[in-house]
Amino acid sequence: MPELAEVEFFRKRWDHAALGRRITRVHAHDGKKLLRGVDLPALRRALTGATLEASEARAKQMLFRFSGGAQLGIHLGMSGELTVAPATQPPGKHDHLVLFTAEHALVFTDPRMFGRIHFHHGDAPPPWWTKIAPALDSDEFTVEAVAAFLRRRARAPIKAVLLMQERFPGIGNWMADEILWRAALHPARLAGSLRPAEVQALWRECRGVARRALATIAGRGGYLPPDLNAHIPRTWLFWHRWEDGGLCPKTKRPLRRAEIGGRTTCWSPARQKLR
DNA sequence: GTATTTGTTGTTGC
DNA sequence: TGCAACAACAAATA
Repeated sequence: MPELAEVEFFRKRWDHAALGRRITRVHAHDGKKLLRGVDLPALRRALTGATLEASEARAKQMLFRFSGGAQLGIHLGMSGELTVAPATQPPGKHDHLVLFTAEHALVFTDPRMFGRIHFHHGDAPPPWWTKIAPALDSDEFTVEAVAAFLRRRARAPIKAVLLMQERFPGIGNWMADEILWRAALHPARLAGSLRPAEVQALWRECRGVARRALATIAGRGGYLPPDLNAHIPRTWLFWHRWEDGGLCPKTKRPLRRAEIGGRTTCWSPARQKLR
């Protein structure tokens, strides 16, 4: 499920429950998959008794920093979520990592196990964190950088290119469809075929969708929406892309679905032309 | 039983 | 070489 804004939502959920709180116990049931490459005994030693001091989300990843220099990285994969439960609640079948405070259980749950946990002990931020591409709302995410990337990926459909994290960090399947729909670009257009004005529109909508998604899904300041989708407007493609017989919120004409770039894609043929 | 899934990575082949 | 396409990973749901 989680893309840019959902990841920020989950980060805030743990943060609100546990910032400044001490970890009393760590539960991890190692499937070797999510924790591959992690020194589990070292993770337990470092986190038990440590205090959550800060957290940050970048693209689809989160970093939680603890006193003593422990740094916990989480990628939610396709089906991962972070939840907060009473400390008395026993871990469920798919709860791969649970951090307990005095009141709460901070749960990383992931049925499909495409997620990933990273652990690093030390002052410097680890490579798996620093190598994440510049954020969509940063000064480094320029229209020139996007244009150059599209030239390099000229023969791939633009839908597939938007999913490449090395240039579009945090964009996933629904955000990509939302961006292309707003920019009025057909998802099967080859990246190299976009005219400068179309590249400009794409770049602008990348920033616009990222900004609006963060504000509506992850809330502002101390406010966290009750559910991920609680405040997403009905005017977004988001709500209609899975509906059979769904209509484009802008043109009121039927939407279409097909596999493009290896992923199910929804677009509005009346608005997004192949040409 | 079949097909689907908001992600990433390794392999294959052009 | 660089890049594009695709299978694989695993489990729930329709």
